[in-house]
Amino acid sequence: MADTTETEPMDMMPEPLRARERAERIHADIRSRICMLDYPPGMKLSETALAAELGISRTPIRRVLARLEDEGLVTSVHGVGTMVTNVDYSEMSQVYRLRKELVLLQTVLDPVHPDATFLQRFRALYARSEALKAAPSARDFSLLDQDTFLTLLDLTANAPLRTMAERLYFRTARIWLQQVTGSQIDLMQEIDIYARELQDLLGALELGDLDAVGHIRRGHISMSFARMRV
Amino acid sequence: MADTTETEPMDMMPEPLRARERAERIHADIRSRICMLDYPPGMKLSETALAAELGISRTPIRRVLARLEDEGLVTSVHGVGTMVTNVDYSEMSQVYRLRKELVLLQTVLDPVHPDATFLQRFRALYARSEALKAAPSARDFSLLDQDTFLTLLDLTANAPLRTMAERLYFRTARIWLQQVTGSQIDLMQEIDIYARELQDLLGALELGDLDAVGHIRRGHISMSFARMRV
DNA sequence: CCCTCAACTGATGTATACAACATTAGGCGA
DNA sequence: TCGCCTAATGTTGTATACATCAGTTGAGGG
Repeated sequence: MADTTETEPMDMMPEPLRARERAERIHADIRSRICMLDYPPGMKLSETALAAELGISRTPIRRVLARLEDEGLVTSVHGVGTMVTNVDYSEMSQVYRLRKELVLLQTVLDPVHPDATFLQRFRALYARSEALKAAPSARDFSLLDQDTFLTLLDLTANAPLRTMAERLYFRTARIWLQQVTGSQIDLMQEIDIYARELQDLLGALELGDLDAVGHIRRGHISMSFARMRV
Repeated sequence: MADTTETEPMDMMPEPLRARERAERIHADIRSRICMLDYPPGMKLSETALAAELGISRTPIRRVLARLEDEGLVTSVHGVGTMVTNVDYSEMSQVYRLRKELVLLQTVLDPVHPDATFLQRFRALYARSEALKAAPSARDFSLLDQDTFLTLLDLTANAPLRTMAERLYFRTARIWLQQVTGSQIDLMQEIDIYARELQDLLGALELGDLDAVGHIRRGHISMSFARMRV
């Protein structure tokens, strides 16, 4: 006994999924860069370059890119390359119509009523939206919207619904940023509207009225898409 | 000119996606075998064995298995193997609840009104259900249900909704077959009910009443899950 | 007889060389 | 000068050897 082996003593949850966790991080990282337009539509994502950047081989990269292709964020063509997909209006319109319906289901199917911790988290999000008024930033706005979405996702315990809502969100996350950088919508106005929306949601959450939360979000999603000129 | 090269003359759509098409077929094939219980829950799917069986290497097999894992049909563990997932009741319950809602959306979001060709296809499905009464077969029943689902999927043009509905369907396609092979539900009774359901749907389709189609299907899905004793 | 441990086996995960493919630049001839 | 053909280049897709990991089995010692 008393060996000097490097293994953990016992049941320490020694992360038996190192590889998988790494793949998950890479996936979320590339997805974030695409949604933040660091990788703009049409950009070629070279497997070799990504592998070199991350210090690994092409094999795990290819797995991540295949998943991103399944999610509709990139498209690979043999002999040509892997390119970030363009945002097609009619396609985005379909996704938005579906998201409007799914957001209602998120407060109907296996709803999780918000506790004090949740309300605390949401108030922090609202504070960030108010802070954005003083220091407007399209990028910070997008990050706030992403965090808000992920937070509100905890209101449902329906696993497949969570998965699908998340996929659809990241499918459309780019277009708002694309619009505001093209000056087709006004950043300050969007921030003001967003802060008010979070205030609305906070009121409904404090009342524990999840049905109201769903319908308020539905309206926000609908108007957000309507404000875009595509 | 008049070269004897093997290339097609021009714009003949020379299938530039041979590899992709093959992967698609393999994916649908393995998925079918899992849903038909040819690969029962818990069975180990060896990458090496599958590769040898198909006469290719592990690489494209791994891509297919990764997608199947993302769809929740298999699960891979490093050093152990790739196993067909079990059907968990609470999980299936969540999927069924979501499917009940999505089936309504399928006739509301971007509905496609059935034409004569569609009605013809659906009448053929109904004929198959009547034929099953004379020659009951759980496997043929499952195949009919699968074809019916895919046919009715054409009633919506919303691409992301189609994708998600399909994923959820194949997620739950196994449990009926599992129940009927375990004699926990009566095959003849199920066939009778199914034939009547198709008749109901045919009536609504002939009237062009898509709203009725959605609600009829919702009821059928709900009752189908209720009849199961899990 | 039982417990321990170490080697063995077979599985998935990774790295790398090669094949298939599409694009592009440049040379060659009409 | 124009057009076509060819070679070169860079990409994704595939095959394969190797690394890593988990379960198993069996020998050895108490």
